[in-house]
Amino acid sequence: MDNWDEVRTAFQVARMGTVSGAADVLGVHHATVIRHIDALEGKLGVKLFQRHARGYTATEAGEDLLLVAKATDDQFSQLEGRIKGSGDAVSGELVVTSLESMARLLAPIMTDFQAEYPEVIVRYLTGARLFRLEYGEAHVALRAGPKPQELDNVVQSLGRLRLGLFASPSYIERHGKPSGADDLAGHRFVGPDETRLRAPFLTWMKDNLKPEQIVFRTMDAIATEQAVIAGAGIGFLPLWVSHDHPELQEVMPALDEWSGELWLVTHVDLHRTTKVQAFVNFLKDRAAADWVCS
Amino acid sequence: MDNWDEVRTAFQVARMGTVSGAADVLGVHHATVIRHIDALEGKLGVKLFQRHARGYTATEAGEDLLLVAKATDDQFSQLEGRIKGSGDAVSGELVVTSLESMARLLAPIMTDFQAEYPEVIVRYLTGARLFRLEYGEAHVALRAGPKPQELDNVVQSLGRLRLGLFASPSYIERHGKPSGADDLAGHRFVGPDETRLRAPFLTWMKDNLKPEQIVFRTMDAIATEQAVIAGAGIGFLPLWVSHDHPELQEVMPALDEWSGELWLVTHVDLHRTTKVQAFVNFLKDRAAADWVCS
DNA sequence: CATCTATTGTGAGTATTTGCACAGAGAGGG
DNA sequence: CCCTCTCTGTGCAAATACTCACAATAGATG
Repeated sequence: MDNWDEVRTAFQVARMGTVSGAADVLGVHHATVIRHIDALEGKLGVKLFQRHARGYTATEAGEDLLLVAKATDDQFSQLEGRIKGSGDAVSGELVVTSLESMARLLAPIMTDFQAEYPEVIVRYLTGARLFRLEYGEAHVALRAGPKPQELDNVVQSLGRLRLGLFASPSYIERHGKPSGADDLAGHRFVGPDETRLRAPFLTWMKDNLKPEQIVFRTMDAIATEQAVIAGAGIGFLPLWVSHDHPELQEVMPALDEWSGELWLVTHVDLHRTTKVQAFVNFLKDRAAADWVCS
Repeated sequence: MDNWDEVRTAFQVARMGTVSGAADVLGVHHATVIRHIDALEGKLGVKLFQRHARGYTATEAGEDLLLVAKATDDQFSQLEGRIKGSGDAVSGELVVTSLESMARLLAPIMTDFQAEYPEVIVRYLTGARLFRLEYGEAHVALRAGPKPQELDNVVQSLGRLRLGLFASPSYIERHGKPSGADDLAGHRFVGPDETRLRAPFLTWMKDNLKPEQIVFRTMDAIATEQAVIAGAGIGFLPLWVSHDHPELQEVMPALDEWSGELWLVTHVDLHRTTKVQAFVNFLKDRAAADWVCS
């Protein structure tokens, strides 16, 4: 039973009762149908049909095959309907991944997206390791830094993530507010724990600050934010935190060199699907409205 | 979804996770697998797999297909087992047809056959019209007269059905017993109702008897037998009736020209099956033992 | 009873599919 | 860090399967 097409042919012959009728339905020549039946019977070692001039009638084995193949035909038809429909429907899972630091940006957007497309179940993957689109781990990824070069990925720019240097009123009260880029010596900073990262603002930190100035070190974006709010030091935060925490003060005008490009990445095999396109467009609209300007 | 082989290929790819692995299982080249997947995705308009250097991972649509195709694979395997097994098993229905007059011969044989193969359900078709093997109405037919010439039928001789002229004691008591072939005038006979039949003993009756001598006419073999037993007249009965009714007397030695050839007919498509062969052999053994000699 | 139509069955030519060889790309190991 | 191994992807040649044409048979029909 290693050739499902022959089963399908036999099914149509059993259903129609004639080779010619089956050939019409299948859209092939009747000689092809005869050869399929002969091959299948040869492999099974059992006659499936009795031949006579008025057509083929199924034997017991043929009747058995008819029942099984009819069920298969139904199931394949339903499958085809589901698959073709699902291609245009925005439903099922939508898996998004990004660096942990993006959670504050993405969570509200994904919430709104789910509200607009109630059929969708949104999963947001974030963690230590990079989830890979190539393995189907996620449909959409948000990446920062240099433009991703993976071959099978569709990469589009989402704009720049603008950062500013913020300090809390409690910090300014104790240490004062720097007057400008030249007045940072002696100030305390909140920064990342690792120096291997290549984000643009980190380069600036290494160039303009002494290592001992970074008194609070963490990899966690939320922890950074909380540390700045608590007054542990001056820290880089996205410009839009002033929406949630208007008490924070920008200690100096944001420099362009601090901002990093944001990339919206999808796998080429999924990029064309309606579901992914719906999310991508939704995300781009919101990004343009919320991030880039403010 | 008009190519079940492509579905089967996609199923193996989803199961194995790699094109190469699926190609090994299917016994085809991996390029063929790739082309099948591409064709199927093209027809469905949806990506079933995400391609990467380490293999293929199924999308949601691919997962759906995997489930359906796995069920199909299971069902086909079971079907194959049933069909291949049923080819060698003596089970299911065995349909036998013959002229009504054979019922007395065949019924005990079929009963014994069923006892030896309890898995078999024996159906015995008999009636006015001829049941045709070509249409699958019966597996085995018993025919009398000239050798059947149907193209698709396997015909083998089962020997001659020997008939004798019998009379009951009550008839002999009233009308006497003919002394021989020359002493039949004035005797009463039990015979067939129709004259169109071509059985050899009918020809003899037409040649040697006046029509008015046939006083009891019936097409039914049982009725003929009962009429002879009741003394309605002299009648042609198979020689073996003396087993069941030893009181009947043969009024004259049986002539060879009375006997007709018996043919055992099977359809060529079913002749090779174990079930049919089992019955054919069983029938030939019993025929040799019961009919030909006695 | 002759004819007509619908069906199966088979041989030959053609077209599509398949197999092979090689290239490219990651992943893992020493 | 390089090397190797596996897996995917593609152009080209061969094999297989398909289509076409014709023959034959058996009902159907007038």
